[in-house]
Amino acid sequence: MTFPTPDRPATIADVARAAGVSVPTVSRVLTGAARVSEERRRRVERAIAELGYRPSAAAQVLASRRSNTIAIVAANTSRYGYAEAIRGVEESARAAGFVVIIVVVESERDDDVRAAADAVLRQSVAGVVVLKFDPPGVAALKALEPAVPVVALSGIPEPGVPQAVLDESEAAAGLTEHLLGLGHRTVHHVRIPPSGKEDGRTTGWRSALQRNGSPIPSIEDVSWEITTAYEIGVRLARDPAVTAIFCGNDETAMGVIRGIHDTGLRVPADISVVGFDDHPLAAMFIPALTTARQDFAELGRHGTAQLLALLNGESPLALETVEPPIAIRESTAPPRRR
Amino acid sequence: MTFPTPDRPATIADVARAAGVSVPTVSRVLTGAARVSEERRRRVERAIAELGYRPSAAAQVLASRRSNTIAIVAANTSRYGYAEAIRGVEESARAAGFVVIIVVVESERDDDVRAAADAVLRQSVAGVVVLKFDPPGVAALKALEPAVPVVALSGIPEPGVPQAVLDESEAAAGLTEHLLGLGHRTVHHVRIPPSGKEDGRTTGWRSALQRNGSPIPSIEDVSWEITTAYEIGVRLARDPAVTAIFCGNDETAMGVIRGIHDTGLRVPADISVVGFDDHPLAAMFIPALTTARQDFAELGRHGTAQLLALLNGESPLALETVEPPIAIRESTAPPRRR
DNA sequence: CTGAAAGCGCTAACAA
DNA sequence: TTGTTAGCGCTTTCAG
Repeated sequence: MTFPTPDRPATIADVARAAGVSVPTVSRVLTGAARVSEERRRRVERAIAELGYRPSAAAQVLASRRSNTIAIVAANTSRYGYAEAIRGVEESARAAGFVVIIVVVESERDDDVRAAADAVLRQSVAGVVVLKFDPPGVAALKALEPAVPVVALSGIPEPGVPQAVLDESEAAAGLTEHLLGLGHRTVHHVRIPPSGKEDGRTTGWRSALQRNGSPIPSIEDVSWEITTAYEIGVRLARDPAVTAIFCGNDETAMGVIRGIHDTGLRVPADISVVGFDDHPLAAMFIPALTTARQDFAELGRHGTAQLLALLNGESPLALETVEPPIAIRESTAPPRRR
Repeated sequence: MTFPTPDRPATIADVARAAGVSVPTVSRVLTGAARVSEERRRRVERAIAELGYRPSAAAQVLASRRSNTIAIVAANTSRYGYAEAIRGVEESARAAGFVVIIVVVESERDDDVRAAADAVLRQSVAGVVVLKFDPPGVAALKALEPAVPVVALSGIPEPGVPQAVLDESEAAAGLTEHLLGLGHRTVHHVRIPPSGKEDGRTTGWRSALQRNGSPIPSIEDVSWEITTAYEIGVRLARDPAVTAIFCGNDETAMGVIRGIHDTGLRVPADISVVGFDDHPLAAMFIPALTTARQDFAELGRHGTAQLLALLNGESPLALETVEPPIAIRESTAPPRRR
């Protein structure tokens, strides 16, 4: 007869022994799968508390073929939208009793995608939430798709996959129209790395321009490196045709504004700039950014809810697309002759 | 005889059967624990590839009593320093073949701390990295301490616990001295939520003031909510005695500056402000922030290295305390009479 | 309501 | 080098 020692965590057998019941009985009070007499339940609970027993998740997964782990698959974990979405998923997953593992897809290269999919699949997760914000996310989604319950978090609706989406194109169009309404002849666009051929932000911008009959300037692409935004700001400031700029996100907008600023021009007096996301610092920036609020954490929560519904075999929740409200602040104004 | 079906992932037994070898032989090629003849190894590898077999992590943990999971315990996942540290840990853990679970400690309340510790312990992780940046982190560290290998990530050295530390007090003192050197009589301090009684940033600020014989103003405390920083900025701007402010981080500095700005005063002409961390946006802000660079991702990487050394029974790595370099930019200048 | 028996997918001795 | 035999800690039949 062995006893739990500091080196050997208590097992279910230890608990059963201490409570004077059989192992399955302990299991029953643990899982609540079947009724246990009031008295034995009490004895078991006392033994659990005394021994500081914690069921082994690995053993439970193996025996029950059920998992309480959710994987978050993402190309990035620290950038604003990503981090917020992860926070939303984690919060709601934890509230539902799940543990979260985080799996990063480095790139859309086949080996990276496969490595991520392997990691997820080996962990026997209950389901996965993928941040389909970029090409690696899209690729990971494909690699995971049939093998495990998946929901995608995305900025652009797409049929087929269960998903939660934050509709970006409406807000992007709204922001563009705001600029046009101010009297700008057209609006230039600084695009952040997109999820596919094109994301909702760019799409909304273009369609607003088209509806308005405005010329469609060529797109400037930035990387996630903020200095690229800065350089584009400098470059655009030197082009007298540029009076209004729609940036793919707020960080980019700040970089662009700083670039314009270092060129001697002023925002919004000389050039208007809008961002996207309503980053916490957007309202603190000088000038405060006109932008569109994106609630990534809510997106994450919604995605988790979607996944849990899927796991329970419930009909997927209505694809609730939230339209982000626009915040008009200081970085936009009517154009002026230069 | 059963076959793997789409619903039943291939098991090691399936592989053994397909390769015409015993189960342990497959296990041997998987773990590399023992030599396998060239020919059988090849057969096994082919079978693995054909069946798309992936070993079950849960079964491996159970049987081997070894885990390839590392837990990150943190009070927050999305704020700048936290997110970057998590990124660093994840990157290096993944590079070493580990999977990362993320466990959030909501608060320092006993139930939250216990919930987090339970989650970690049930998952049979190989080890854990805790972000000891705040009271919940400190509490979690205590709760985990003897039961599992732990390393702490911290801004202030502390004996006893294996840890990686980013020494903040030196840089904080340096920043304060920079302000004093500019001619300011003293430096006010806006403190972010600290990890204990006091963090390295505050300590460094105070000791620089003391060394210089400057008066030590009372401290202003902000929450993580940026608007509190804004309000403090407004309030400090109205106090003519305030000519220089040391903020606990860059976001706070931006909020404070914005508050000062809305009051009609200018930074740095009327008041100098320094931040801390060198947030990616610090250099883009107008005025660009004078601040101290903190490499949180590197801290995370270092913590993982520390943990892996611990797991391998190696002597803990030298407690390498990185002193963050100071970046002097636009938000600081000599005082002027007001 | 309860316990005995079997087994989840894998690794760890142990012989051969 | 290889296979056989035992479990790892838990849940799940299945009797009773």
